[in-house]
Amino acid sequence: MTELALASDGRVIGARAQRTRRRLLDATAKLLGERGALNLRVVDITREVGTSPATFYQYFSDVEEAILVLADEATDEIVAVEPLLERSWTDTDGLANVDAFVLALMEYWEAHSVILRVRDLRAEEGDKRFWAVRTRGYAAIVPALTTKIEEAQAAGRLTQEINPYAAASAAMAMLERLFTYQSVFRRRGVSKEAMTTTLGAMLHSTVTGITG
Amino acid sequence: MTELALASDGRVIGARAQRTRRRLLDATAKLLGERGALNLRVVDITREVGTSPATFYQYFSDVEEAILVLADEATDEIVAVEPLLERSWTDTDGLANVDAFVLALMEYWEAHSVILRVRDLRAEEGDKRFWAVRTRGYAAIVPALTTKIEEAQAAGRLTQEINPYAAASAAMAMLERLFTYQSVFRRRGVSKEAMTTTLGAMLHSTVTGITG
DNA sequence: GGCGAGTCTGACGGGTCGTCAGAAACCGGG
DNA sequence: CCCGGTTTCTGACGACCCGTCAGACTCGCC
Repeated sequence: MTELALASDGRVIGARAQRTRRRLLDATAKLLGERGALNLRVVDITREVGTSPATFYQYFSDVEEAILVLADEATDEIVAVEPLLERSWTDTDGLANVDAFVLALMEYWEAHSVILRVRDLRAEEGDKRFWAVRTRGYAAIVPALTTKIEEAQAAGRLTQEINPYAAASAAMAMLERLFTYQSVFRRRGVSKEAMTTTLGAMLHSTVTGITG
Repeated sequence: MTELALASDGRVIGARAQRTRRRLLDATAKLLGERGALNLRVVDITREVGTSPATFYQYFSDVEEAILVLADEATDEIVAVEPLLERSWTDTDGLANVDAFVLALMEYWEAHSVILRVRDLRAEEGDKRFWAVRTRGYAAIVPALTTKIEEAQAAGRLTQEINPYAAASAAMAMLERLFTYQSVFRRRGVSKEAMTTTLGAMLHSTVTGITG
């Protein structure tokens, strides 16, 4: 999905330019973590890289576009989590499989939280580009969860009142959101394992309708 | 919690100044919705109000501080949702009571989404002031949910594997997050009622351990 | 070494930031 | 109703950032 990068004017760029662009992106990600999205200026980024603002504008129309590229890259990596959804959640290994999925997603989120936060803010503020990127990320997860919920309904384990797609999105949203709270939980004595187990148990019963 | 407003230099301000400050806050909220948090400048706000930037700086040190005040005000209003948590979720009206709670929270979120989004972003980025504001908002909801979960565990309806506080936070996070997706759900044919019912059913079984 | 395509940047007009000092609006007392 | 003091507002300013050129620089290739 991340295509060969072009300059702002659309021309194909060579190896040196690719490196410069990459350094600008890395600096953007770094400063995003340090200063936050609201206090990030082009000069900060170029100073970090040791180049001039004019160079930045050769590759991105503004800071937001650089963040969009980073969001797109981060979204690419969610495919690593996808295979974990192919395992059964209803057989004897069901709970363990859910836990593995939760853990993988948690680690994915940890690695990219700085960028995913901004991606989601801009998506919710109505920016179509960020919205599309996020949708692509969810498309790797939500359909598989939706199927699992539909199966549970067909088997009579889950109430028909639940809309499978809404419930799958809800579960995904819950996970995503919770990952951002880890520091709070840790402070309140909830370990990472306890967290995985709790989320896994909730997700398992929500999706499969199996209790106990 | 929202105290008598002061000017930036700490002096107590009169009625006229209060009005000016309020108009600045309202304009900030309006433009936050129109342009988003990343593209909001002091001049925009003062132009909207028909005043000068110097006036803005008399009441707020920067745009972020104005947003913080708005976030604090929005948080105040969550107390309206609190009473709905005092009703029982386990008796015959249980599901209806959950639905009422979900609906109230949904409407609260709708009314303040623009500001709450930024509040949460800044909180997650590590800004202590925004973090404190959000914590105060959650303190109106999470403890009551935690208690309900503990009761369900004591009654043997919920697995002990779940950490009540983590699960309560998870439920809250799920709701909060889902509200932002309403436009998507609507587009995919999920009505507001279906959404309330789905979330209510999920919340009900997660918190009380009652299935069916 | 010279050439050309590709890449970078100095410099600039235009705009915003944040801060004064002083102008304007307000208000209570006479 | 006018005056004087207090509160509130703002014009103006230096500093800085934005976004854009034209031209300078770099590098690989002949």
